[in-house]
Amino acid sequence: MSVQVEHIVRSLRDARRAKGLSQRELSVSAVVPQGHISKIENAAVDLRVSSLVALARALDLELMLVPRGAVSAVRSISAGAGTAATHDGTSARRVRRELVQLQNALDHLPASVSSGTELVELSRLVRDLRRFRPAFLDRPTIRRAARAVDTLVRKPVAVDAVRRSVSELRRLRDALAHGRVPDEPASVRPAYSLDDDDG
Amino acid sequence: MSVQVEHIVRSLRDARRAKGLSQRELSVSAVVPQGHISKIENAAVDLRVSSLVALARALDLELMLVPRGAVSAVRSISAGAGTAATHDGTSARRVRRELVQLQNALDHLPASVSSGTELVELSRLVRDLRRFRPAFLDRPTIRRAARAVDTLVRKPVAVDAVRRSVSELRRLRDALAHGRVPDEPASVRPAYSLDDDDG
DNA sequence: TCTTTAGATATAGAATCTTGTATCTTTGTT
DNA sequence: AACAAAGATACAAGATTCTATATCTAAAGA
Repeated sequence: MSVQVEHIVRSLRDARRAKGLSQRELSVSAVVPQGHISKIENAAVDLRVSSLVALARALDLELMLVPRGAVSAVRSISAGAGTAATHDGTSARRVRRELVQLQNALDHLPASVSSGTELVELSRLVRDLRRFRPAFLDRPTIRRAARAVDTLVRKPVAVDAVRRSVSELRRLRDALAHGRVPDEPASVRPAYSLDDDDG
Repeated sequence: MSVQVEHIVRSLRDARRAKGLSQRELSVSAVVPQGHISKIENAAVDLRVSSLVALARALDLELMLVPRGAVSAVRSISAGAGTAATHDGTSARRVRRELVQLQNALDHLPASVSSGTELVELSRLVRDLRRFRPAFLDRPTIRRAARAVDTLVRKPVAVDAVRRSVSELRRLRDALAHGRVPDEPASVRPAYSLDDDDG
């Protein structure tokens, strides 16, 4: 496999990890089987452009041809854009606000909700995440968590979504804490909402 | 075929044309059969990434994944790089000088060379081309023409190369006159020199 | 320790690309 | 009109992807 192909494939995998997506999750939003994603990430196949584009799309990336003379410039732009471009100023503020609201909700849970370990963990995660620049945070993930909690308040049995969000947030936090600042942070936008709730 | 794929393929074809390469010429430097290039350019196939990379390389392009938020920035950079980045200031000056030298050579041909129609045409093309910014001109093309003339002076039978250069220059001029300023101009660097001469 | 999750592998089959070789159609030039 | 070059098509054969479906290992969590 040519060096260039490997490079492309590597940034694909990095982008996926930066978003805290598992191969299986990506496989549903990109409509590409998990097994195949694995092979692709291990450079075991010379994938077709349509597959590459499908994966890229699902990761909010675009495949482009750039003149050799411009690649370094593009690289630096991309690096910057990775953190700031996807979230502009207002959007970053919004994310932070949502995070604060989530923490408030957690701090003022009605007595009807048994404060299970999930919620404790969740609180800690939210606290942890607030230490990162909002630009790094994935909004949909935050929102999902907020909704999960909201749903839990109304329907105390709905603990599944909360649990899911916990692990989701944990992955996000770990990715960030791991120093592994996303090559392309931005928002995850799964083609199908998972199952906790909807728009 | 997805829109993105079509876009990629289109810029591939534009890049090829901007360099005045025929599918057959590209096919030798990229090591991809002409028939296949045709199918690719017509979006008749979902080519493999390795093929795409091979073609891109031969055209001095690099395949990159860029964050959605950065694509417009990248686009403008690429556009600029397309025209100016490949030729820096000095290189542009050199190109212009070569063009002038070529014109001089044409104006002072020894009597031994019968002033065939090719040479007349060539003179006119050179004159035409000098009206464009050097940054737009493809250096190797100019050099090939200059060498062809040089060879002709020494060996009056070598008119083939001149003829080839005439059509090459004509294509370049037409491309520029057509308003079709190359998306990625830059230098052609065929893997194998064609046949007129060598370094 | 039991369970879950992520990721690597395996297999069989259908779908498609890629190549080599040629031909055909345009288009432009003489 | 004849000729040459560029690009579109054709066809058969061989190679590989891609999918569907499972299984397996390792790692993380309960």
